[in-house]
Amino acid sequence: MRKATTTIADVARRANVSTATAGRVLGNYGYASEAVRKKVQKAAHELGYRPNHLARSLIRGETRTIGVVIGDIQSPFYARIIRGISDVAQSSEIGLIITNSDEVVDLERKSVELLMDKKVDGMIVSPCDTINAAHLRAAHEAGVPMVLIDRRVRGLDVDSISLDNVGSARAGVADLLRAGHRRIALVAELAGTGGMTLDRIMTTSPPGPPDIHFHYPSWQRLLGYLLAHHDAGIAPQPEMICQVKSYSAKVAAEKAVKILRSDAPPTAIFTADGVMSAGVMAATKEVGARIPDDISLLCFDDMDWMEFMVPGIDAISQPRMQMGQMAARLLMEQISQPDAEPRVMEMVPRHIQRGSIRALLPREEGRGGAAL
Amino acid sequence: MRKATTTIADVARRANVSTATAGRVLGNYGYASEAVRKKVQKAAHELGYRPNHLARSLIRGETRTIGVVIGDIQSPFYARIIRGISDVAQSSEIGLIITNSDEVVDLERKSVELLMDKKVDGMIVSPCDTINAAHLRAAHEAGVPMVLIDRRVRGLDVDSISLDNVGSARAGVADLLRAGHRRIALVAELAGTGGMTLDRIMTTSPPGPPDIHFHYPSWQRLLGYLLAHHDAGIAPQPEMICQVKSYSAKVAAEKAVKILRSDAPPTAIFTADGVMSAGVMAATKEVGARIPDDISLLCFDDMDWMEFMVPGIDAISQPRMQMGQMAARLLMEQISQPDAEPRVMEMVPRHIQRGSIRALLPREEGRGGAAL
DNA sequence: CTGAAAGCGCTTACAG
DNA sequence: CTGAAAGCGCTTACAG
Repeated sequence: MRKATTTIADVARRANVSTATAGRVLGNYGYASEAVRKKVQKAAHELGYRPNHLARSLIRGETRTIGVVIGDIQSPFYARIIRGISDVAQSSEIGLIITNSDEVVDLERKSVELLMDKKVDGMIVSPCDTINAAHLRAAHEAGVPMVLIDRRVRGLDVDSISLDNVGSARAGVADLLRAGHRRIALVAELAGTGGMTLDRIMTTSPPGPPDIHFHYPSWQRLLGYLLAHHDAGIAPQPEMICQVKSYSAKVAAEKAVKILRSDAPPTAIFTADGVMSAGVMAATKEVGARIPDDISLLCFDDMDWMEFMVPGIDAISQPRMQMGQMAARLLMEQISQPDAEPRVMEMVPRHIQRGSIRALLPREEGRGGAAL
Repeated sequence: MRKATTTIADVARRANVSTATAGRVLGNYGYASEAVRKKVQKAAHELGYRPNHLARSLIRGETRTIGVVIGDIQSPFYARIIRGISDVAQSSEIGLIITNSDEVVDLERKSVELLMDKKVDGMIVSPCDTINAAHLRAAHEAGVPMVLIDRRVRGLDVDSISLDNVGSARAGVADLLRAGHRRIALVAELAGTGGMTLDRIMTTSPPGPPDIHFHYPSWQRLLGYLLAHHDAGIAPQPEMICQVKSYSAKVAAEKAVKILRSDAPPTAIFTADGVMSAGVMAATKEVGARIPDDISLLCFDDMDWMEFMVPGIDAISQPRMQMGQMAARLLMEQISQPDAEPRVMEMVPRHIQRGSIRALLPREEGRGGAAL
């Protein structure tokens, strides 16, 4: 049974002042003489007074709570983002409500509604659909401060923080090309949502489709891959692109095994995220290809754990926690300045060289196909 | 700018009824004739009325929000627990506020205060100290429903859900002994908090120290290790116990390398958690010991990722998501029945046999030391 | 600097 | 079944 709480009225009575005065010193607003202040604080302390933030929020119209909608807190990607957000929130004594959408629009909608019911001061959303987002638009139009993270939404002009996927994939693949690789496989999800297709992206001359920023990160990373080839004056080979179509390490492994065992196997593989990387790792094991001796591997992921097992993997490391922190800061600024211009930010991942990208030319013969 | 919200008064005016009546139909409490109900609902719909849960909470004394205090959301262990909690919460349209304590009592205290300020209906806590927990006791005495997860607190008699660490470690190590292993290393954190020491646990005859359930899981798993030896009538060798003392894969690796290179190396290693496992994996790699040919490995962890690299590792898999779900259910029951007896629950982990535990006797010579 | 009064948006007895 | 009034625990003008 919850014990009866002591209210401002109780404190006021004991201190022989009005509730208004007690409220002013306890809530730290308005004037109060030092003497009265002392008296009230003493009474409050004696009664163990704790302010009721619910009542305060009802009046002030702010809850000092923010909400987050992400795909799945279990994924290390989101877990770190959340940690970054949480750090900023906790240091400002702001509550953080989290919800999972499982990348399903309907659940995302319900999450947004829950957060609006809770009257959060703002929300950070990793939208699961870049088009089908009427609920996000509605929330924005209702005046709820909002920051998009990792992905953007067409026509939703709010603060956003994502990764420079195109640029960093481009730079990473350029490194592979510079090392002499000419058959570089790309293993990526490249799901068919949002109207993007392999065909469309491959036939759009640089700098690629103008709406690329409203598509999933894996498409952006594919574009970087293509641009790197274009920059080097090398025609990309369509058969090197493994479109996994689902976010599954198992399917990725199957696709990778297939290409590794083909007549013209790749000498390097670029994986677009951690799940694809796990699949490719399993595939290299299955076909008996050693990294980096038989095949170079560049992963768009931190590879935190794989590092233990295969020290030589190159990685494009995503500053996930920092993205979360930045998202939280953008949101808090937006809350205090609701009418500022929306800011579109991209963070640049860090390319971690661990020795997997090796100069290829002198021993082209011995690599790739030969080992399999 | 947040748009003006429409209130019950607005709806009542448009429907030509009193606010009390409008409230009754909109809040779904009390009587209302079908005709009035229709009228009010129509008006509410036309005005886009959304109830203000803040006001409702203030009166009803419930927020339909629960809070969680964990060590670090980034750790896969906690991330899955949170996911389990979140699933139960979201399906009941209950908000979930999460906070990280980083296993520091002071941060845990601040987290608990934040949650109490938010007037959560209850909280799930993974306490970072089994003794120093006055803030938890205070919250409990103030009547806040509480469920402890993973660890318990001395003298705090509330619902708890943890793992049967002693029993499952005992069973796992028994399997190793049964396979013929006699030099089984244990790599565990075994930090010196709470007054438990190696000395104390080794000199307490079975079933071990009576307060073992109020110590960290790694101590409980050590006890299981010792009991398995006792059950088999085999004296455990103190030099086989690697007390890492910090939650660090790096230090674990150092300790493991040392014992693997000793004169009498182990033929099997039992690791007490995922971090220790990662360290041990790195160590086996460093000394060139193959798993399971040179050394058997049993990890108290899911080994989700290592499975990709080393298929043969045996694991004691913790039902983390289920623990989270169970914690949430316990909490919700406790909220609706505040005066029920506290329940102490233990979940039994699943032993996943992947072929690492091999019968040892026929080729004892070739194992362990020989390979190093 | 202090207090009486009104109000945030709901819900809850209490009459009718 | 419906409405007028009071109240949840605060904060906010407005007088004094």
